[in-house]
Amino acid sequence: MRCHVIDCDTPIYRRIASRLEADIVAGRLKAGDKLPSERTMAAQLGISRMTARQALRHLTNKGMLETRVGQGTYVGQPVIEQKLATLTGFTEDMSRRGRKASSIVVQSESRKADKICVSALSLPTKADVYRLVRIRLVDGNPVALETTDIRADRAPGLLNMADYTRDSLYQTLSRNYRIIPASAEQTLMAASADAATAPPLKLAEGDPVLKLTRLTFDEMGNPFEFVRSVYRGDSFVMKVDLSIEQAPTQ
Amino acid sequence: MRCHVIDCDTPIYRRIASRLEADIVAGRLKAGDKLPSERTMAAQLGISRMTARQALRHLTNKGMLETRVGQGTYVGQPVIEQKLATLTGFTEDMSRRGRKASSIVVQSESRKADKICVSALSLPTKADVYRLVRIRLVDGNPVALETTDIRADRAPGLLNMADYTRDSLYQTLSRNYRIIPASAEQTLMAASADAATAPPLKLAEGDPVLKLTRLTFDEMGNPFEFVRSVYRGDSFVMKVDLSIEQAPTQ
DNA sequence: TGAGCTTAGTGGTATATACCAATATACAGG
DNA sequence: CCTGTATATTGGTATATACCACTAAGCTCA
Repeated sequence: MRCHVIDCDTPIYRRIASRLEADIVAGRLKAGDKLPSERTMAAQLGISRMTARQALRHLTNKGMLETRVGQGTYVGQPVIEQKLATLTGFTEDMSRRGRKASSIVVQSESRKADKICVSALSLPTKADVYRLVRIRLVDGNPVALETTDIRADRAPGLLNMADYTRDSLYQTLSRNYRIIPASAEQTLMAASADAATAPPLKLAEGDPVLKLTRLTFDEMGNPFEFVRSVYRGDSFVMKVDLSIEQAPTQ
Repeated sequence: MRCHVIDCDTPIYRRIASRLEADIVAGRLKAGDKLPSERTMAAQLGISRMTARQALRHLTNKGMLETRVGQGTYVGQPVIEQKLATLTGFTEDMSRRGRKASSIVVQSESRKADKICVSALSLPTKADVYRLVRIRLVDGNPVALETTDIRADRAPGLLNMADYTRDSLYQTLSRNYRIIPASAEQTLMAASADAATAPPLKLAEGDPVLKLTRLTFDEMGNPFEFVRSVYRGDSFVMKVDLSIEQAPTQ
């Protein structure tokens, strides 16, 4: 089986998986949508059923698809955003306890990357980044101060694409720039609120806070985002689930 | 293919995977050991190579095995312990920067479970737990105060099985009681050191600390351990990797 | 000795086929 | 109208086969 035009050496099942993944990311396939059955998919694409299965399994393992025997294969919920949201704890409290999350954009500008940002994002010195500083609110109460730096060359015009008071940054990156968060490294440490961070969080200097930095990578393993957050220590808990996926393999 | 004695309906590949998993857990196969090749394994067990592959893939996806093309399949490092260790940050600093981790056992006793512990572990009131309180040290400096409660009925005689100044609790649980940590729920929050926790950590009252609670589950999904830890906020960072496994599927 | 080559073995990909259990649907009979 | 009961469809499991790229090890030849 040879393809004469493009993509001669990447496996068939990966090409199919990538195509499906792109469809899901772009919104052409939405969560809950039903996919054609393995047999029809194989027939339509002129491949073996096992190969179709393998493409589907690839995405099933990533949590992007769900299978139900006797019924079919369905599109699942986005996972990394889930994980980030869960770990960040921001949207979790909101949805679980019926609270309402919102943001105040404090700063939104293009600027030269600072030293920490340069080393984190592997940028040349004096490279441009977009900086977004937001106060995160739950039911109108500030819970975090979040500074996000994003490579400017990867997402030109990003800051004017959406209203980040309401809209999701990841959704904009995914839809408009095809940048999909695939993994992240996150560090946490306890600290005390300093003079700069205490006022927006309505804290006194010295009150306990949780400092968080996150480096987010795209599917190619390239870092595109560096986030520094300061969370109020009181009334705020982060939850992490650690598990080995016990999902059936094939 | 029918088996007339036992286990007639669980799939072949699962049986093989379970057997291998048991071998790894029991220590009959150690990290780094090389497994027989897929073709050899298939011939020995009288099954198809694809079925052998599937068993191996099942464990590969769980991170228990690693494959290297042209070489073979090898036993990997235990993963949950990895994840716990990484998230806890305790052994990570040690190994990465060549530091030396140790513990001081402050308390080691059988006692009635307290209220929080009862609800976390789903125990009847007045049930017995083993409590282990340890000060975690890195290079002789205290970094955390850790209180571990373990269901007494699951691990009778646990406290006398090993010297927890040096030995791993999970290793003892795994080897002697066949309790394997399979997943965990962990919560984090920033706080200030109180009068009880400040002295052992060589902190002043009010200094920033990171409070952590962990509920650990075995393979059956039953909680067996409840941990409450207090980490020094300074000079201590937790690192979390969030990723969708991009590993090749088959 | 050392650089280059062959060769055998390994996991990775792909096909074709077969049967199973679970589910959905349509259709029959009360 | 409901309720079984066939029947078709779906994903799950298992086999056999074939070829590929990669790796290690042994060999040859300078």
